[in-house]
Amino acid sequence: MGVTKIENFSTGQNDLAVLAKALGHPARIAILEYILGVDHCICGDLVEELPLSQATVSQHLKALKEAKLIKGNIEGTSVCYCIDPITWENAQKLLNRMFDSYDGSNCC
Amino acid sequence: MGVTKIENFSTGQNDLAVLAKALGHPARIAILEYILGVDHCICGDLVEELPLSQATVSQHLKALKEAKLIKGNIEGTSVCYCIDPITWENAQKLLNRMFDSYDGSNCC
DNA sequence: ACTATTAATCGTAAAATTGCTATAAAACAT
DNA sequence: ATGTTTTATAGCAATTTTACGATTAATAGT
Repeated sequence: MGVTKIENFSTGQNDLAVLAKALGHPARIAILEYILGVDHCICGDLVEELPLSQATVSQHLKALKEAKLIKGNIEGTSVCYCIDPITWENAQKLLNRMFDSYDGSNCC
Repeated sequence: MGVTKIENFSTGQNDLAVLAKALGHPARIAILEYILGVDHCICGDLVEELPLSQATVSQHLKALKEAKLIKGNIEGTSVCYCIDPITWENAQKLLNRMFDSYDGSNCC
């Protein structure tokens, strides 16, 4: 199939999965790390920085935008990208809620 | 292509991406949440719990095992699955390192 | 030995992802 | 108006993912 049965899982589970999936590619991690370092940048900066074509970078930016981890402001001919504070904080909260719920127990 | 050019990214970026990718499916989030709730369980418990076939659950367990987020101990005919404490802690650390590096700056 | 239970794997199909080149769209500069 | 810059999108091919039924492998019980 290749199709995820999202309707069979809870909103919380799907929300977390969507966020994690957006983080699940080294290029997108690299994009986020770059933005975190410079606060905001345009697509062209990332094309210079990354070993990927302009189209591919744009595609990864779209994926991060769809997960709302970043947002983009149009600035003349270019687009200024930055972290989306709301989702960023929420993602960290959701992830930590899951990670913190581990009580250290081990296998049988 | 469909093939990720992992060789062009840093080990840290790839490590984070691998972990996030493993978390990037609601079924795998559901599996982890279930294990977190009951401490440890066998594959059959998950097959009952989840709206997926045994083969598919086994496949998701394999993905989580490959990312080392969980580990499995053979217990007679069944396999006892639980969280892998080492990777679990490391994943949280890596993720928080990234999330915490955000200084609240906004777009241009 | 035979039978059940449990989980992993094989084989398959549909769909999604990754990456590229080429092209379009939109705003700016001249 | 024309050309330039910048980003998005369309179109394509290779690969990976998701999901399932069927089968295999391994252990336990009788």
